[in-house]
Amino acid sequence: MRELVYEVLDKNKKALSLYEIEQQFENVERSTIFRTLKTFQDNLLIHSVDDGSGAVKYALCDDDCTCSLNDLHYHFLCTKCGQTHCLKNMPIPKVDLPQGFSFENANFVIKGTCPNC
Amino acid sequence: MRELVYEVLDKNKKALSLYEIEQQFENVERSTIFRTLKTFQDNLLIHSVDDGSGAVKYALCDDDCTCSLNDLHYHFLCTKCGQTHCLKNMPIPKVDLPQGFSFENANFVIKGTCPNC
DNA sequence: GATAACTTTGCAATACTGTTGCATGAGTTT
DNA sequence: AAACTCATGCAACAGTATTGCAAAGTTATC
Repeated sequence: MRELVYEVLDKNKKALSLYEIEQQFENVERSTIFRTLKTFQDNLLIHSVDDGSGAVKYALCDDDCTCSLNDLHYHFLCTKCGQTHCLKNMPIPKVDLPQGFSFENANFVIKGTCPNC
Repeated sequence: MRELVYEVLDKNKKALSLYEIEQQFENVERSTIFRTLKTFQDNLLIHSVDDGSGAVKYALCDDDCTCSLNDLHYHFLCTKCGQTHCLKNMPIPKVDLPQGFSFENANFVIKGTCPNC
């Protein structure tokens, strides 16, 4: 199962929701995939994005991705087709937070239309 | 109802979820507040943030806010208290998207701990 | 002022995503 | 083969968002 889910994420070059992954199989339980994804996340194989579409999406990490400060990149949600792309070569800029705020993590989602649409 | 909901949003200087707003009233239906917020949004009085906490949060717009390109600011989600702050004096930097992508909107959420925590 | 037309509210029901308990089953180890 | 570990499927549940509908409230019109 892990190999199959990994394949799906690898083939598609974008972030997929639990439901979208489920669609690519014939008879696999949501919960099974859910737990597989959770395992992947615990082991830093994938990262999740909440792009505001209502469903969290998952995408493979790069080899050097630590899913923390080092590999924060923009995500792009196409408002037409609903696909979410990882803009991996676009690291997010450093943010100067006001006094008292400490930075742990960030989620930068840009919405618009993608090249396909 | 609209005046009351507006007041709540105005008093609190942060983004509130539907549930949090509901808590500030004695006997008001979720759906009523929901529709009130929707009306506000349609008329660009408020903007919504999906900070990844599971619930969308709402905050008043500034007078000159058009809720589109002009007033995009960072939002800060405190991972300890769960409060979401609008960093209104921090406009988001311009993003150079790859060829083919068009910019419509953006949602930049930073997570960490806030000054109160 | 009475009636009609329209709007808002509350209730109930529903959709959707995410999540967990539990029993079964598959595969591994001893 | 028995004991063990782990993954799977089913079913149930939780939380948020959303809508249909009828009742209550408001505004307009005569």
